[in-house]
Amino acid sequence: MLELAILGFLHERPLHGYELRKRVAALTGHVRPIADGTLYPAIKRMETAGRLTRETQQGAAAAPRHVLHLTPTGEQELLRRLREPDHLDISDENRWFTLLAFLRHLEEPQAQAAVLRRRLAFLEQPSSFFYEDGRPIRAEDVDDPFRQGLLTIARATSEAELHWLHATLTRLEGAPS
Amino acid sequence: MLELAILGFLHERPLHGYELRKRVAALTGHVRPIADGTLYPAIKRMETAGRLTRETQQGAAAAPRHVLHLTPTGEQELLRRLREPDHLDISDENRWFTLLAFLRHLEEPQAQAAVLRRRLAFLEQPSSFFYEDGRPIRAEDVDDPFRQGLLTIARATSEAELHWLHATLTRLEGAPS
DNA sequence: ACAAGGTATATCGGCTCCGAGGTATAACGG
DNA sequence: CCGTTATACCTCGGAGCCGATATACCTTGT
Repeated sequence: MLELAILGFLHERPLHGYELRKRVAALTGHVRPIADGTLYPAIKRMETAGRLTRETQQGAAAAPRHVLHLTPTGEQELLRRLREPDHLDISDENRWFTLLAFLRHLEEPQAQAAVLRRRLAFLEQPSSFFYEDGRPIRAEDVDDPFRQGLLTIARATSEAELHWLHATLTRLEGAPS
Repeated sequence: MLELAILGFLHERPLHGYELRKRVAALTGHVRPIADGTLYPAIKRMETAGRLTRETQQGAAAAPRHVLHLTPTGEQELLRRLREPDHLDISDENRWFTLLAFLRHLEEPQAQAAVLRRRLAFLEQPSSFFYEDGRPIRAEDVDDPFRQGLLTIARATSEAELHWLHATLTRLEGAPS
């Protein structure tokens, strides 16, 4: 999840760690920013794997910056992850939304649509959260008000996403070429 | 997060591991069920910590069941976690929704309302996801259609939850006693 | 003159969780 | 009679992340 974000941001332009941390934090919104103890090991990991190279820059800044560049291997890895999300990426909201944030890097509309179709298929399968014995659970029948809230909120989210997915798929697939 | 769910379910009635796994899976809906390699170590951990006791039961079942009972310490731990959620519990969607699912175990409406107030305060702080330079980001101004979708979906979720929070707080606080 | 806060990188121990594998028995359909 | 599915528990290695801690320089306000 973090690695995808790093690959995605570096695909836009080379960045140093500190800047990367700020962008990842902005991406996840109000959720707590990622810890240094998460980011720097991730950078090192990806550098070792040959997806990144670093260029040390003695600039005006307080400490020397290590500007990170995506290697061709790194770019391939980004595209692969976007193109072939696994079950985890699709089913975990955090991972999915991160993926969505960088889906534009997959340039062919058909490849984008294929990913959205997979998410759609996932969302459309009846889950034990919304259904019981094949019939949708009615909020009025849930006696615990907190679980009722849970159901209401989850339904609103799900519907918003389904609506957007259908609209976007129509646009992507409607105008091929 | 898993521990809270275990404490919550066992507060309702004693259960064995396998049954617990099914309930946790149902709680998280269509999201993949938790792995055995997560559940059983968690049980052992909580047993060692004195929050659970196990009663081995030679029943009709294929394998002997270890029925888990919540200890008084375990119950206190559950109530403490519900009453005093930390920043992580409030800001991480998964943790928050799990907490909400068991909030009814906190019996005083005022204590429930206090927790909802904290979530409300968290949701109401302007985040970099929805705002830029103090003004709300308009979906039409976002050029990437996928980020646009992200914004739309996140707004719908946020609004659904805020609406529910306000309604529920009015009910909980409006009728004290 | 000095404190506070932002810039910038890094390591360490610890925790939770996952995936893969292992062990058994019982029930049911072909 | 046998394979599959369900029940039921468990261990191991590893990934990923967090919180705390450390270092050190620069800018801005008081």
